[in-house]
Amino acid sequence: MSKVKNKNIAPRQETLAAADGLHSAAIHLLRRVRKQDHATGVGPAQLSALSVLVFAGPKTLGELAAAEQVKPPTMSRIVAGLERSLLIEITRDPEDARRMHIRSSSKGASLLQQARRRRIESLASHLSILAPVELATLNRAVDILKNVLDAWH
Amino acid sequence: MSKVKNKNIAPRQETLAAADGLHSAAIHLLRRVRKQDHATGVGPAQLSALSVLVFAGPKTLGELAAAEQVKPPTMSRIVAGLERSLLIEITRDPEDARRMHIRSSSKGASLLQQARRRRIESLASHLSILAPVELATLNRAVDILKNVLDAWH
DNA sequence: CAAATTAGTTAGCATAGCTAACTATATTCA
DNA sequence: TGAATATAGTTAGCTATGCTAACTAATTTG
Repeated sequence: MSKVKNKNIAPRQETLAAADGLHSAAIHLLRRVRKQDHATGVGPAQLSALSVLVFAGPKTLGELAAAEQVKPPTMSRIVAGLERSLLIEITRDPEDARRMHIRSSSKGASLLQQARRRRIESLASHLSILAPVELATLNRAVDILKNVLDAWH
Repeated sequence: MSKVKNKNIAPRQETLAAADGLHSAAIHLLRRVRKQDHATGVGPAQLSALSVLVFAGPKTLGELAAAEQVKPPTMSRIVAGLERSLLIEITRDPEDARRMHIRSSSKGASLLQQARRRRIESLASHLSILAPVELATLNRAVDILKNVLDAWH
């Protein structure tokens, strides 16, 4: 056990209230933008795994499974689906024949970029009702959240 | 067609950037708190439907399906699972024998409250590294997002 | 080189999503 | 009123996504 931070102390009421609001906003926000993904014809797990490959580069199956917080057999089937749709390319590691190197194909990259563009533009179109000062507040909040997420052990 | 809002105009660059940051923060935040749900032994769709029943009160199957943005056959099985676990109670509508009234059981309500508490406390414990002024910014951002979500057609 | 470890797959189960087709009840209207 | 239509849910059957247990194949270790 470490004596790090605040993992085990009861948070104050204000912090709980902020957590509550944040949690609820995140849920509803994602639920709405997620609808855009239907246009891809690709399931959520495959889309998410593909996004790791596109943004973080090639990975072995085990690394992908860890990144997606999923067990290897699950990732094995997700990868099989992506390969069937030609969205990824797989090569064997010449050093270690057990390992596979998985990377996005160009088809996969462009599909993912489109999916991402649809999500972001959908959200952005709804943010455009905001005053500049409100947008600035959101941006500050995002920076704060990035720090929180980075410190999340 | 309406000439409402900004649904179809290309958002400005700043708005797109804010949307991007928000989207990413929401994804990572929920991915982390979601891990707490494992302790419930109940699947995510069942947990989410139960939360509607607990926070918005009794619903018919069709209303629940609409609230969860899912088709009736899907909700039919989710409800069957919840009933099998005694987390909900179902009665027939005396006015219209086709309709069912679904409400959380007390077991369901307490399970949900515990799940929710775990999520919120997990998030709050990580927010507690923040200075009061940062927490205030987050709270303002949450209010702004609530307005955005309310205006989301 | 035999034993142990590691990477990934296969089999089999549960949940969660869908559409199509069904049952049962209510409503409409000729 | 009674036949046609509409509505609420269910059933069947498909796919995708999650798991564990048990397997194969390759590498590392003793």
